[in-house]
Amino acid sequence: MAITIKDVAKAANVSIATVSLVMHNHRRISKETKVKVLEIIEQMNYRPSRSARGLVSRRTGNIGFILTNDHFLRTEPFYTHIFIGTEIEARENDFYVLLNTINSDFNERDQLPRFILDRNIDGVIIAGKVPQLLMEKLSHYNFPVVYIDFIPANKNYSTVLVDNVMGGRLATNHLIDLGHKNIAFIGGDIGHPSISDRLTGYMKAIESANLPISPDLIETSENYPARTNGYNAARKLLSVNKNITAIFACNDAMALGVIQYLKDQGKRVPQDVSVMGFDDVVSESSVDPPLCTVRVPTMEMGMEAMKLISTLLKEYEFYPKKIMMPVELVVRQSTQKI
Amino acid sequence: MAITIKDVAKAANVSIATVSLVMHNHRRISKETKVKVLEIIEQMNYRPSRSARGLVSRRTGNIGFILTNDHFLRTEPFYTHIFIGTEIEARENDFYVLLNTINSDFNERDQLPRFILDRNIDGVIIAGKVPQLLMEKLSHYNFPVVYIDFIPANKNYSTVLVDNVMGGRLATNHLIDLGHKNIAFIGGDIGHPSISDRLTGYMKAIESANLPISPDLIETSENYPARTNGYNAARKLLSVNKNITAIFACNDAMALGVIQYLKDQGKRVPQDVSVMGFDDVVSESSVDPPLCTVRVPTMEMGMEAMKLISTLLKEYEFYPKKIMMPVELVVRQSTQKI
DNA sequence: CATTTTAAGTTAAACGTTTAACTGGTCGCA
DNA sequence: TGCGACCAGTTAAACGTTTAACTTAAAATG
Repeated sequence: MAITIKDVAKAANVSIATVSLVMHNHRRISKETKVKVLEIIEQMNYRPSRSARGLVSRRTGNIGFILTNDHFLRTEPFYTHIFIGTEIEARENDFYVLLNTINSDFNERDQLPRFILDRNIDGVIIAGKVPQLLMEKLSHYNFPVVYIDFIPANKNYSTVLVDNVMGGRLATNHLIDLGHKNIAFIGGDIGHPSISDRLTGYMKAIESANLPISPDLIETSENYPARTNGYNAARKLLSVNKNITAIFACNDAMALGVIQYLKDQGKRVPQDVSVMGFDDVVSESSVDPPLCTVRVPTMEMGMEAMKLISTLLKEYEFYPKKIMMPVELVVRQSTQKI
Repeated sequence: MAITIKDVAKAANVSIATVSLVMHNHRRISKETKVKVLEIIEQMNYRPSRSARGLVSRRTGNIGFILTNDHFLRTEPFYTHIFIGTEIEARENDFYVLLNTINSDFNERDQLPRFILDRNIDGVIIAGKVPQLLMEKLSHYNFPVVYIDFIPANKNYSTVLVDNVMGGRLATNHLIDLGHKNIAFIGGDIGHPSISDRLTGYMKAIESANLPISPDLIETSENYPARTNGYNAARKLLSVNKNITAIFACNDAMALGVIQYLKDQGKRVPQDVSVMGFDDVVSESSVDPPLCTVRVPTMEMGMEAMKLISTLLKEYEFYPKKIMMPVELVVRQSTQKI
């Protein structure tokens, strides 16, 4: 049915080895033969069989992508974008991406992703926080692993991270530049490195501007950075401190809750209070006013991770790399000059 | 490195053919040998090589999943859920799913998904509307195809569909049961079969209840069912007809816009106006009040599609099947008795 | 008892590549 | 002229399965 290397060899009047060497563009093949063979390959629309290749080269050409259920099924397309990023970059490198979600409470009885057990991949990309147990079990298989948006306890891995500290600074500085003096920070799950880094960025910016860092400007008692928790955090904060003119929420979801609370209190955004989010995952038209936020280059993160694992598989030596992805201020109508 | 069939055969003191036959649980193998071999397989943690299998059986064990970019990157996790559904069912059937997004304006210059060109799949699942051209190009490759939530012009394919007419009825009947008499329908992109079916369901329910079908209760001029369009549609409708006490929006996004408009007009939901959505894609906590809607079994649709293609690949004969997925009313606080 | 059937395996070819080892020709050089 | 070096390919083994065809022994049959 499908054209094989034999068909090409016959048509080009060379051995199959020559065709193979041409495909890998080996230097032992003369320019003329190479051109001739390539032409015929093109003409016959030949594509090598992955199975046959895999069998002899002991490479599957697949990369596994692991994610927890709730990360993938989140309403915001954060991890979806990351995943698409890996897929797009995979095309460049002739890999396929196999997705497997796992339970967030991965335990002893849970199986590792099928592609691990089957050894149907050459490497693994893990996005977001995953249970320690998964990493341990996985480590027995000796696959190269790249993490995205998560720092595993064992530092000996490559990782693609977000420059959250810088993001926190950018957001806060934006509010400072608009003339705000009483700028609050709202965070949930402050134990999570990403969130605490954003707070760090906030503090650095506040300090640099010689503004006071006050505990009644910082509300981090919520355990999860979701919309309703943003609502509650805003309530706690504003019932204590009446002077706040700007709120920097640690992510967009919380920012939506904050806006909701302000509206319910009859305050206008941004006329009375400016609000900033983080992540840029809410579609522009779905909030009123459109949310000012910090863009995280999700798609690009996926691409970087795929590049990392790709070189990792092609080169011999390897030392873990950390890639810090820059973030970007996205100015929209939820903030304004005071 | 990895255990091969040879290792198992040696350990079990049988030929590799026997091991293979055991794995396919062929009847020519005696119970005792089967048990013995299975034990050793288990013990040695043997997993057959996909490459080797694929090479001889001419089956890759992969299923391609095609989706347009904007469908996948949507803020609502509609298609994401469908995708996950296929993945979950794929595990049962020992398939892997390869995702490939294509541009919504797929044109002559665009390549087919890589897994098609590579022939690295055994079948294809296509979710949501895709360009005609893609289907034409794809048809040259003779892969079995199953569609989800989309009816291709050439009816000769299996499809997994949503019972939108029933959904429209359920939603409307719910409002009728609550005592509403002036029930409006808001839709966008009414040319889309899913949307017009929902309208049909609405009309049937209204008729059955002996209520009048009035053009000033039906607003379908928006070209896309998004939030802002829901907002605008609500404005058009309510500025003409002041008697409306309930609005059934053709999807959740438009329903959110409707609620927004009502709030902006100082009306309370549901006290003054009841609002219904469709799809159940907004997280419960992210709107106030939580949206009453019709649940579409997205994950299950993905699973059904994978089952379809799976039997399609395992059985000989084949005639196209349509699977109509039932929907379900989800009562939440955005509707109330009048 | 001789022959056929059945049961329970085994043998070996084939799938489509990759790649180390080999070959045969040409060239340069003493 | 003889010999090594190099160039441009070819040969053949190997990768790990599946499966049609074959084998052998025991059971059934007349």
